[in-house]
Amino acid sequence: MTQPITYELLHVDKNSGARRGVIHTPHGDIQTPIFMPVGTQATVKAMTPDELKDMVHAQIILANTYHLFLRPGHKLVQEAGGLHKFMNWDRPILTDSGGFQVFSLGALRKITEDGVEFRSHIDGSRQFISPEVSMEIQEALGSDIMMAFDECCPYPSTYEYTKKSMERTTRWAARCKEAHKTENQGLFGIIQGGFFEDLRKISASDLIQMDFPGYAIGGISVGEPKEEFLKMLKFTTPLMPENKPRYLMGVGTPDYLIEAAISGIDMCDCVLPTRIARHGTAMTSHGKLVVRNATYERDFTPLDDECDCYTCKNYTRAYIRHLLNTKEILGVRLLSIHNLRFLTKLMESVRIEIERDNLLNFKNDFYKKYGYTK
RNA sequence: GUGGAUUUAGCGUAGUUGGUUAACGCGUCAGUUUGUGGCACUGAAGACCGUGGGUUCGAGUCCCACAUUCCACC
Repeated sequence: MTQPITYELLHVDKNSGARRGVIHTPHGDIQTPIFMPVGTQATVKAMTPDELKDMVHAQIILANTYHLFLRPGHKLVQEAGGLHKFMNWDRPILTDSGGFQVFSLGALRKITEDGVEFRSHIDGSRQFISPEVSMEIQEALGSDIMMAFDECCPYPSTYEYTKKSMERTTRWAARCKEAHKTENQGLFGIIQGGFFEDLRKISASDLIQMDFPGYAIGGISVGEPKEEFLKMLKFTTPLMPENKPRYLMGVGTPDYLIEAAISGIDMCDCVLPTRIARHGTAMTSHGKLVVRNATYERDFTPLDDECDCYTCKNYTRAYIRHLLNTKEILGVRLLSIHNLRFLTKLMESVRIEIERDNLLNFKNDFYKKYGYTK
């Protein structure tokens, strides 16, 4: 069968090694490297699809298997005509497998070889997701890119636990591939192995043998120090096939995104921009800005003087602070627009700089302005 | 005018038979947030307890006077 998801390499930055490419999907092309906004429950919180397209310039968004499985249920979404139609989004969608919830639900779940038993965080009911169930859900949702059902280990974890978990994740990946039947969806494998290089190597090579149309790095950016993150990132990315998309899961601070691109990553996603927006913080080219702080009470300038987004073109810090303090919905919306646009614009710059073989210089300038020390 | 009640942080309140640094919510101020379980979490500042006097080793707490606001009656 022809692959629904393919990767086309356009240019490699001669100095950094970063990749500029295109991912072809059933719902259109994705220019890479890319940042993908997260829409867990079939909505990027507070954003309409039109806003995501026109203001944020989002090319692809994420949705989550576990959440949509619980509510409203994948069958209902299927009945609605699939996720794209249900949520009125006609560009690519990537669904996470529920694997991250194996990690984040902590005490509310039990892992066995067969799969994971969850306690629903909504009503406490017993739920079960296995590789097969995850594939069934994601097929019903109809995403363009499906993720294999994996376990994301906490940081830190012992070598023994990480090894067992990684080997199980590999077996689960084989089961996902076996269970996956649709021809208009691409299934990505997820490399695990925690913070152990030999385990990462085994995970990568075992998964590559299974010939997925794309690969992700899971299990990093889970609370470890930045040096550990960079070390694992720079070790793992070169193990991934050059002719397929490379996805780093869960990364969303500007420095991590730039580092990811430099190491050869094509896709990243993160809840950070939308979450901190709801909590009153903006990302700007001069660093993080907590808009609700009193300093901005009478600050009638935009969030970021270098930003071209709808929020920055039309509203001031003082006004947004006022909206946040009065808990007006618009405050969160304006901040979400800005933060998402900040990251998609950052990645636009990254793509341009790769074409100019200039990403390393860009990084240095960006870091200096943002206030990063290294 | 008479009787009753009220007064504790910016606001709303708790504070037992008198016993260390007077508590809580909201607000204020600040920090956290990385394939979204909970949409928030963590911390800080802020009070001569209406005023004055008294009892007591010790008073937000008991007594007296005055003031305040509210309610009822005239």
